[in-house]
Amino acid sequence: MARELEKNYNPAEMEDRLYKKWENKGYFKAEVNRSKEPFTIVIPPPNVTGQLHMGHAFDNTMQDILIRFKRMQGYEALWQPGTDHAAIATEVKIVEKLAAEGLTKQMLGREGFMKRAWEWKAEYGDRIIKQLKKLGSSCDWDRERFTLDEGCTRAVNEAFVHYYNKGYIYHGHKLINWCPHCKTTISDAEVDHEEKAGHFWHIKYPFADGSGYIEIATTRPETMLGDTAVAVHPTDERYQDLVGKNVILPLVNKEIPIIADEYVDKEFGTGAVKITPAHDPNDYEVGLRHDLPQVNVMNDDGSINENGGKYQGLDRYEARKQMVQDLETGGYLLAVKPHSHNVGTHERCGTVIEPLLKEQWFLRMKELAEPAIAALKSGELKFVPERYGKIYLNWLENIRDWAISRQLWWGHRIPVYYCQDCGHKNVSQNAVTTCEKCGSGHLHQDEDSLDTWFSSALWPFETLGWPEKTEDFEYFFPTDVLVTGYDIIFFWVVRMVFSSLEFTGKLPFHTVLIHGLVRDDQGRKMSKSLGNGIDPLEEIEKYGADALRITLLTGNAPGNDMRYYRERIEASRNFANKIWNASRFILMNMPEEELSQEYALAPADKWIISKVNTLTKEVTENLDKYEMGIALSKLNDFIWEEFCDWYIEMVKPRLGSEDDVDRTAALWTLKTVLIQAMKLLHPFMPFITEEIFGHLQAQEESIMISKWPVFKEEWNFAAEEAEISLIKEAVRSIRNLRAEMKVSPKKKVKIVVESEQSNIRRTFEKNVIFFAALAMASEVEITDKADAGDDFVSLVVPNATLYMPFAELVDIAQEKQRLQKEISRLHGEIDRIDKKLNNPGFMAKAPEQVVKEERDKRANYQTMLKQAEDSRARLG
RNA sequence: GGGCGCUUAGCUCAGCUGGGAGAGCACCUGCCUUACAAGCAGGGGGUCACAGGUUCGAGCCCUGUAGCGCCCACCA
Repeated sequence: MARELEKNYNPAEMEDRLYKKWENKGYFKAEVNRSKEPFTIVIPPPNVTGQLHMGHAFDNTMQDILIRFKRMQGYEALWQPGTDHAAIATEVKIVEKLAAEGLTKQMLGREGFMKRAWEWKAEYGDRIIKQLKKLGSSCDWDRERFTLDEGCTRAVNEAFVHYYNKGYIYHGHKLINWCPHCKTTISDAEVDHEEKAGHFWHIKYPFADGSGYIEIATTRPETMLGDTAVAVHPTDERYQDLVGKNVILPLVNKEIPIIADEYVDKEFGTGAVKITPAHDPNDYEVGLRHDLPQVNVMNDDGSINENGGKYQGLDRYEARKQMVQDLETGGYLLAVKPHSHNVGTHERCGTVIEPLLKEQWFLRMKELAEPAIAALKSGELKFVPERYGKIYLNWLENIRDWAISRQLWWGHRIPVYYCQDCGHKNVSQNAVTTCEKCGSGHLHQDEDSLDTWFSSALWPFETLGWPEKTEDFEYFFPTDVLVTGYDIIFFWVVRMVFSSLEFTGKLPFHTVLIHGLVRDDQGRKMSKSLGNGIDPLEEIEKYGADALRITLLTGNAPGNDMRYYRERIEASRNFANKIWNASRFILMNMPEEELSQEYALAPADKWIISKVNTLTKEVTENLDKYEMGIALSKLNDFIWEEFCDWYIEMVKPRLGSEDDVDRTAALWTLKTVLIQAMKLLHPFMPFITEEIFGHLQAQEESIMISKWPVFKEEWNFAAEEAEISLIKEAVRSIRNLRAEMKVSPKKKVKIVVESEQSNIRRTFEKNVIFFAALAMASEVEITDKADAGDDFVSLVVPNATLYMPFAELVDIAQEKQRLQKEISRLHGEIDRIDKKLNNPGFMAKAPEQVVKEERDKRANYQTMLKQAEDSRARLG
């Protein structure tokens, strides 16, 4: 049965082979199974034309861990995969590609463009899926969806019509965020605010009656072409008399009024503000209050339009330059002061956003936000870590209507059909050919498409069949956990929640597990422009997916950012290598035939069994609480330290033993503990654990569908744990002493164990084989009264003294000194504890358990002190 | 202007509901002990940012301060 493992740990070959096996066997598949509890995660759909980056690797590793854990626990675990059409991101790429061929969108027309876009999708669409597979992701790939597929389109139309009929979706002429580069509207969430150094231009606006002027200050002089008023604060004494007067707008030579509005800050600038309702959100509001005209001075590409007079055709920044110059020549420019201010940029392309007045579709948010807020407040929806719930709440409580239409083609076209005869808006899931109002056949569908997040918002339920009431939907929905980064709470999490509550009446998931960003070794965000991104696929190639996965989970508190650098993944790879070699060693010793069930476990066997039992309980609890990093570090400590460095070393002398029973017990324990540890580790490191599992046993065909271990009462060996911990301490003390005395590792020495207590002597007797080996003893004598001469060193462990003859190596005076040091150390410990125990406050208020622990410690130190003093006395 | 996070060993970071500080890497010493030098054994190194407070007891709880970082927000 025991096939040998290859000498070297070689993840690349192994991982591809195993992944193929899992796929072929259909282990990733999930189906409606009423005899099982479902556990569902939907993948945050990556951009269909994107490439796997560290953020994906992190996010998907966490999901895979949860899915594999639950699958092994017996849940019908569905990890629903798919990709996002990522409207603007993809369209920008396609436009770029066309540009390289000398083509534009317009040249191809909508239909031609879409054809090219779908070709592009077909070419790159499965790249990221392949990359997710490299990572080990156990998604049910047969269920792969795409936000622009037929079902999702159906869902999107359904949602649109529903909102429209409810009056939540409206068509409005409002000020929106416009990207002059992408030439589309974007939502508030897509605008990044950057602090930028700029200027404050102080400009003279002369009164129409020639009696003087008012000084205004602006950061955007070019917008003055669209000024329709100057505003001052109603209580500002400086300007009170001026309200109602008119000023002449310089360069434009237009009369505009001075108005009073609370919005103006008297302290800021000159206290007088030019009002441009068509190009500033605040001014827009002021304009509405005062019924001011809205003069749009800009084209869609950010150049000045026909309302800009002589500046028409100039780009906005070119116009600014020109105008400032003209203002100066005209004597209107009073001052230019440096001023840094917040500038909105498009998160996709970095272009400075231009607020513009446009006819757009909006989704009214107030009513939708309310139940989403309530869900968090009631505790029905949970964020892990909890603090991210605040971000969610803050966004929802200050939410504004969502601009959902985009001037893009790659996306869901808005299902509104305008009647060319009566103007009626026909809104329907299906193409409309006859106007429902006038019966006309002249209809034209809205040219715009929907924000990509409109479809993503439906993702958890549209992928399961909604709006159909499918069996999948009934069974797998609501999903359980959503795993995503904190940077995407507004865009996605919030919108999924309110959409789901609106359409299904249920939360889409009960828990949102939030993680941080993966940064570079200097803590910088990985980005294309910096060129500091690390390609996860290269890392997988070099170190293995298992190593990459655990690197992303090690030593990182939930929700915090982490740094990624080579030394970290090397440490992970080393852990994999350690597991590999330990397993190889165990397999080398495994007999061909089945192990007999007749075994009498040694204390060391019971100790490690008891340890792995506790580990099982803890890892399960940690995973239940989404504490993957903690679970992993416990697994690491157990496997590397307890199992490899201690247990395997303890057991080595027994593997060559003539005693069949004893050898078999050791082999059985090695195998049993290793299998159990591999199962617990499997969600984290799916490949290596599968490979080893396959070699260790033949009954089950895969670890990933094996049963998750549970804590067993009968595997609880408290006495053996105490016993072995004493021996370990003795071994450590001896090694320590030998190192201190610079005794060569090759030099074996006789050790005398002296204890007055028979149970302590028995403990050493039972474990003498490995004790001798680990302590590098040539011989071990166990006695109640040692008959040692002058030529020895001694050391104390609780309730026992260990002697080693080292006459030829050790200076007696030095040894006396060492013992003296030990004695004063023990005195110090006892004093410290006495201080506590003599503190009436401590005795009165500390819990009984804590007091007892302190007492026990004191007793231990006390006996060790006595032993040390005895040893010291013997040296004279 | 609000909100949040961070400050712990040379570096990067853990530290659960308060009971005398840990890991990885780096460093020092000794080992190729037939699973593993991607390893083994041993070791050095910390006033847990600062100042108060609560408590028998504070890295952990409270208040304040400083530095760094992030998010949100319309100050022209």
